[in-house]
Amino acid sequence: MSQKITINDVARAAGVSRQTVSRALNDKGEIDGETKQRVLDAARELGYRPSRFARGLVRPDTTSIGLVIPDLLNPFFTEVAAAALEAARARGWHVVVYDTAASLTEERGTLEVIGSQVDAVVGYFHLPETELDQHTRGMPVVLIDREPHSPRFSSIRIDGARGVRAAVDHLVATGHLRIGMLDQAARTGLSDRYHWFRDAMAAHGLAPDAVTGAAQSVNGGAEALAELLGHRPDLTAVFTFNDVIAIGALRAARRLGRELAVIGFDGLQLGTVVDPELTTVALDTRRIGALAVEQAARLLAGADPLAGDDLVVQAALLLRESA
Amino acid sequence: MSQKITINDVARAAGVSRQTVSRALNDKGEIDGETKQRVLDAARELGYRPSRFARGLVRPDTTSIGLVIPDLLNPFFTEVAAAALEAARARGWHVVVYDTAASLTEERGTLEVIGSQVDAVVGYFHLPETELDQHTRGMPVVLIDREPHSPRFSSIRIDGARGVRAAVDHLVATGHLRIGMLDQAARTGLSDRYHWFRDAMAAHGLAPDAVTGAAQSVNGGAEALAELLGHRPDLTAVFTFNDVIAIGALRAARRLGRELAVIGFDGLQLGTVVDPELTTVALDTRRIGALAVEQAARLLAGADPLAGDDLVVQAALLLRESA
DNA sequence: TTGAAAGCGATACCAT
DNA sequence: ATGGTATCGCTTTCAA
Repeated sequence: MSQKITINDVARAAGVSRQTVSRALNDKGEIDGETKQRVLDAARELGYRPSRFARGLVRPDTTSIGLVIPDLLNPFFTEVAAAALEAARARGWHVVVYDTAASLTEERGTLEVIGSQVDAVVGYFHLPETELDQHTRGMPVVLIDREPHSPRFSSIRIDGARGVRAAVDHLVATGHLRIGMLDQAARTGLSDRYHWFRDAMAAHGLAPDAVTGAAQSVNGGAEALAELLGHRPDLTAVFTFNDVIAIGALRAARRLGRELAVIGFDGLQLGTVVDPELTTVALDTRRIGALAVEQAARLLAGADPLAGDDLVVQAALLLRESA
Repeated sequence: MSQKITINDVARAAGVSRQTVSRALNDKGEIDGETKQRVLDAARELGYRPSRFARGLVRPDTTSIGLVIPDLLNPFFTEVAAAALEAARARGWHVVVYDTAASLTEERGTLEVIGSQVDAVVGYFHLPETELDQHTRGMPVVLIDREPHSPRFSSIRIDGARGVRAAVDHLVATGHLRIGMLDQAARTGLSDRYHWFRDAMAAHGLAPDAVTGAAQSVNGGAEALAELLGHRPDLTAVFTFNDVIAIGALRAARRLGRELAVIGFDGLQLGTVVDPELTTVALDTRRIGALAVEQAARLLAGADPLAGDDLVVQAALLLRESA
C-alpha cells in the first residue's frame, strides 16, 4: 500500500495552507491562477486523492444502499438488480452490490462488512434473523421473498397463487388433464410454487401426482423432464419451478420427439429467446426492485412505510408460445 | 428526512459519555452489562445509525471501487460485472455499481457523483477523455474495450482477430464459401468485429460482400438475417456481431426453413440455452472483469501496473452446435 | 468500568 | 488571494 497522502502533505509540498489546497482542488474562485497550478501539480506528483470519508463528513449527505443478490448470473436476479439500480439512481443513491453466490458463508461475510458502507440494506437473505439483526443494527433492512418474524425487518412478498392458478386453468382449458410439475431439487423441500400448483390442480379436481425435483439449470430441467416422462409417459403438460428449468424441459421434450405444453415461472426476458417462446407465470421484476428501494427510502426518511398488499408482488400468467 | 442523530445524542439520552456509547455499540469488553443495555436501548429508541463517514475516517481502510456498466440487462455486461464483483470480493472490496443505460447523459451524471464515493473506477465509458479526467481526478481509472489516448487512463483491450479468423477458418473447412455477416447497426459504423471478419475472409481469398447491419436484439438479428438472405440467398453461413443477434438469426433461418451455419460473438452462457447451442467467438468475460479489478488494485497500491499483452483479452472460437 | 482529550482528513467561516 | 480555527462523528489512547 502506498502511504496515505493527505491534504496536509500537498499543502506542505506546495508551500500553502490546507484551505488553499482545498480551493484549488474544488475549483473555488478565490485563488491565484499560479498558486492553483502549483497546488495541482503538487497534488498530482504526490498522487494525492482526497479521502471520501473526510469529505463525506463535511459535505451534504450522499446516501447509499447495499443490494444483496444470491447470484447475479441468474437472469432473474439480474433483472431485480437492474430495477433496483434504476430506482436508486432516480433518487440519486449509490448502490453497493454484493453477490453472495448463494452461499451462507459469503452471506455472512457480506453482512459483516456491509454495515459500515451503507445506509440501508435490500435483498435476499437466508441467515437467521438474529444474525441479520446483529450486523445491521440500526439500519433499515428490506428482505425480498422472505417473511420475517420480527417487525425489525421489512419485506417484499411474492404471491404466485393467482398466477399459477391461471396457468393451470389455461392448460385445462386447452385440453390438458395430465399435468406434471418440475419443482426445485427435492432436498430443498417442496416449494411455495408447488403448493400453489397443488391448490390450482385441486380446484380442477386434479391430483398433483407427477412431480419431480430438478436442479436449477437448463440441463437440470432436461434431465428431470426425462425422468418424469419415464414414470409418467401420459403427461401432456408440465409446469416448472422456474423458467430456466422450463427451457431445459422444452428442449428435452423436443429431443424426445414429444409434444408437450410447458409453463415456466419467473417471466424472464430469456423466455423470448428460445423457440417456441416460453409461456410463463411472470413476476414483475422491475416492481420487485423498485418496491424494495421505495420501502428503503421510506424507512430511511422515517416516513410511513408501505404495508400490507402494497408490499406484495403478484405473479401473472404470461401467454407466449409454449402453452 | 429525519434529523441526524449522532453518538452524542445517544450519550446524552443514556446519560453516559460518547466513548461509552462507542464501546456498547462495538461490543468492546470494558463496559458494565447494565450500562451497555441502557445505551443500546437509547440508541434503538433514537433510531441512531453511526455515520459511515466518521467511522471510515477512523477505522482501517475499506476500499471500494465504482463499476460502470452500460446495461446490466445485457448478458454480456452482466457476466463482466459478476466477474468484477467476484474479483473485488476476493480482495475485500466493495463495489458500487452504476448502470448508465448506454446514455451519455447518465454516464455524465454517474461521473459527477462517483468521485466522492469510490477509490477507483472501472468500466465502460464513452465520454471524451477530458471529461472523464475532470471527474475522476486523482483516482485510478480502468477503461474496458476502449483505447485511451492519455496515459492517465489504463485499459483492458479486446482482441478478436484470432478468434474471428478461427471462426472463418472453421466455416471454410466445413465447406462454407458464401459467408455473410450481420454487423452492428449501420449508423454506428463498421465495427472492429467487421474488420476482423474482413481480414479473415481475405486470408481465404473471400470477399466480405454480404454484410447487413442489425439492431442489438434477437428480433434485430432475425430481421437483419431475412434482409440479408433476401439479397444473397446463396449464403450458407453467417457470422454475427454478437450472440444475441446470432440467436435471432438462428431463429429466422429455422423459420425460413433454411439450413444455415451461424457463429456469434461474445461466448455468452445464453448461447447454451438455445437449440442448437450457439457456436461463437468467445470472450472470457471472467478474465475481463478480473483483469480490470486487478489493474485497479495495482494502480491503487502504487504497484507496477499490468501492461502490454497482459491487458489484452483474446477471443477464441467456441465450437458448439450451430456451426 | 468510565470519561476526557486527541485526532482522522476535509471544508467553511472569518480574518487578514 | 490566503491562512487560522472550528467542526463534522467517531474511535482510540490514556487517566481516573
